[in-house]
Amino acid sequence: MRERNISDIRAFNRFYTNVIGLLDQHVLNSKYSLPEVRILYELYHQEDLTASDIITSIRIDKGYLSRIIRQFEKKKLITKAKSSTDARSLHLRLTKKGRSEFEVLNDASHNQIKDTLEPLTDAECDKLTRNMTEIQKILSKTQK
Amino acid sequence: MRERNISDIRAFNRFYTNVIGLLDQHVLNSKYSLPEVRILYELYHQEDLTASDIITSIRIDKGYLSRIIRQFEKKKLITKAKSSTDARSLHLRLTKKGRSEFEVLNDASHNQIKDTLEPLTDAECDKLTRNMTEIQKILSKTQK
DNA sequence: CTTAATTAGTTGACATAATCAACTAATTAA
DNA sequence: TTAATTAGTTGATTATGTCAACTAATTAAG
Repeated sequence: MRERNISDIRAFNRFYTNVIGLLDQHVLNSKYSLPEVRILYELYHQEDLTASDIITSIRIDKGYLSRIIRQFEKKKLITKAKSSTDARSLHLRLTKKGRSEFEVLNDASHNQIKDTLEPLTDAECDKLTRNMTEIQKILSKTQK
Repeated sequence: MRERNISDIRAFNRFYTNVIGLLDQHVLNSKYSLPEVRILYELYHQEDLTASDIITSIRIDKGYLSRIIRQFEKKKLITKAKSSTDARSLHLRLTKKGRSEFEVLNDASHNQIKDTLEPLTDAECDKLTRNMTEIQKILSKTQK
């Protein structure tokens, strides 16, 4: 009963864990950690998040996050501002420096994928991404 | 040029990093770490590996691996045997206990995927796994 | 309204995971 | 036969992540 599907999925998971591990290498060689980059990512794509918002979107301990935020502030990558509606929460925004730091990392990731696709034909690239969006669509049905 | 493909792939990577993170939860709640389970996996599927073989197949520091192996030995999960052809290398084998410990983890992973698939139709499951094997086929051409 | 419960974020103390370099011993290459 | 390489170990250290206790602000319950 779906045994074959299950083992195929598990094989894919092992395979893709490795793909992601390789792609993460360049981040690990940068001056930011993976969680740090994910946080910068969140702030880049949605200004004005609170620490709680970030906890909701990525799996991270609030104490750990708090320290990363403090570091970011010290490095002038973000600014904190007390919310006017809820004095407990802090609204976080990337500074100009923060945005540009993220963009460097982002461009590197982008180019890394571009290089990876280089040996493929356009048709293969399209097929690849269709498969990916299809997987997302299907798996989204499994967790609401 | 391929910008759309690249951003779709990156979106998939973020999505799937999260999927894998959720699936890894049960391992993190077990008494073994992710690298430990990967090592058990390797030994389960190919008896008689050396530490070097494992380093070749998974990305792990040899010192780190050496300590994990020592722990495994202490817990009677594996046995070490000096190679007759190369006295530097150690042939590693799971004990009966090692195999059964791995099987518990393995069954849990299996059932976790099974549960995940539960809300899907058979057709969706098949489509999902076809997409996955397709991705592996295409990415293998990019030489990793 | 007042008290209890909850939530946002901080901090200290730890635990776990991972890296690095120096080292021994065995093997292979020059 | 010496030099270089390889397998594995060990000590020291850093990076990463967890947990619980705590303050202050807000919301819910009676």
